[in-house]
Amino acid sequence: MPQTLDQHALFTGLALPPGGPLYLRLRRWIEAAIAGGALGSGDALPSERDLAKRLDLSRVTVRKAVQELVRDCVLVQRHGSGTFVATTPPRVEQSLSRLTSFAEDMARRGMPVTSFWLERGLAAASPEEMAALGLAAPSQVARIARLRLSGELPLAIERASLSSAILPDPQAVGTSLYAHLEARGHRPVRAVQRIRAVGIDSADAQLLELPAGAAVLQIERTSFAASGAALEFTRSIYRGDTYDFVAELSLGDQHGELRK
Amino acid sequence: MPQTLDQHALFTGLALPPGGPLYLRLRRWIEAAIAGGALGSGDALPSERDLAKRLDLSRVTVRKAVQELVRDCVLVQRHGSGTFVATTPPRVEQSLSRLTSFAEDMARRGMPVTSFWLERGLAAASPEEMAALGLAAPSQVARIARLRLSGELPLAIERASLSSAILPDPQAVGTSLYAHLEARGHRPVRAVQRIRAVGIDSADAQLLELPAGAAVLQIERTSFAASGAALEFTRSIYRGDTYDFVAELSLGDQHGELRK
DNA sequence: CAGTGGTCTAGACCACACC
DNA sequence: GTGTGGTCTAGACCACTGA
Repeated sequence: MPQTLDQHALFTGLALPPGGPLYLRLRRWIEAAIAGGALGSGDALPSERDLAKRLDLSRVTVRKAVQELVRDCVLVQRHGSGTFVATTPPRVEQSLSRLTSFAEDMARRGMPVTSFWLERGLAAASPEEMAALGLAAPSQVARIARLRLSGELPLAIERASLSSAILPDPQAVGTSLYAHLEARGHRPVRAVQRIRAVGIDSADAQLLELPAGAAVLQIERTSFAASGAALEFTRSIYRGDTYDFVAELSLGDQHGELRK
Repeated sequence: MPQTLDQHALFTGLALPPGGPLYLRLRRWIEAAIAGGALGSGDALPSERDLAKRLDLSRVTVRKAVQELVRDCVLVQRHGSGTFVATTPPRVEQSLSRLTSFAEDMARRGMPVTSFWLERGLAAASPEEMAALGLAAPSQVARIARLRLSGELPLAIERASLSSAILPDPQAVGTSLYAHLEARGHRPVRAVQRIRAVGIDSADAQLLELPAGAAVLQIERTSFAASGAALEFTRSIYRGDTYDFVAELSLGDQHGELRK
């Protein structure tokens, strides 16, 4: 049996904060209800129709406020079910000054890790892959894509491309790509990582259980063999709300120089 | 005199791509027009009302498609003026394995740099500042906040907090905080940087000329003196669409270890 | 089944830019 | 002024969830 409107804890003091457009006032009102404890993690909000009726707004206006909070991962909406206060997973830290595998990294902090193959096969190289790997046209590449999870929580998408000359049989790759490469005599000695913030596209958003457009870290890594040839190009997407990359810098006497 | 609707280049072939909700089809249609060259950087789109009329959609639906593209920095809207294809600035790279100042960094690549004071004074420490700087309650902190630009293009917001014992006179800080600190005998020997992706709030969005919620890199840096005491806590926001952080890793023989 | 969010419409008025 | 985007309304129907 659903609560009646008047019983809902939200409506004990029901004045929208002043100033600006209605949807922003409603947004602040909801944020305040969460900050003030009237709504806790996982709690259901009243339905959009109830909110609209109770606050004398149109449903469109209510939706605009709610949508912004969904985009910012404050609320979660489930089609057919309702709108809920998001349960924010604890943040995860990863060192930037080490090149470690995802599995090692999570094991070190005692988190159960699973991963899910999204793709593992050979394909014609895209122009981007050819440029990143220094391939001559037209070539085949091995593609290895995984969804990484900690327990039930999706954390990252990793998409690696390698020349089929380096990795002719991608199906043989097990839990660690690096271990597989090393076993075949391909050891990276150098890597370049490029980190940027992007809004996630809707396909990847679904995999990571995020709203489309949410801020995520995109990390592109190209690793090189001793010969100087590019071994691997990986583009990874890490959830911005759960992942922190940590870099520790030791400073020498020359201003601005990294020592260690 | 404005172009008539029929003359507008967009409407030469005016079929929306198939599949899914109308606003997504319209979105794909606009993206295709940009990708296909029918719309170039800086070009104006037809007004929302024109698009709605021409494509037989409601204005709300048109707005939903346009809003998504604005959030993703594909389009820019100017109140009272119109909707335009965004002009994407060239990306900027910054090394992560060096601790360099913004000014040095830009000078090295020949970009004219300006900065704008947002705040430079003393204030009561927030709980977060006290925690980051290891201060006892209640303390004063110096706050230094700058908007960094390359030419006309805003690139980053830097907000530094220091104990007033370290920096009693924030007004005396010139272009380089580090130079000022060093002149006063406070030299950082170690720093921890924490990098994550966040959606920008509306106040900072205005400063960086981004739509609210756009993906940005947030970098928190705490630097420490030789004594181990925290010297400075800086939270910076870098535009995700213009900034790449690059880290180069040299790998030793022990798998996963950083050498250099 | 009833209730939820997801999409969509046809209007309206306001605030701002540009002429 | 006119035309633009920004906000807002009162409906409607669809798709999905869960009892």
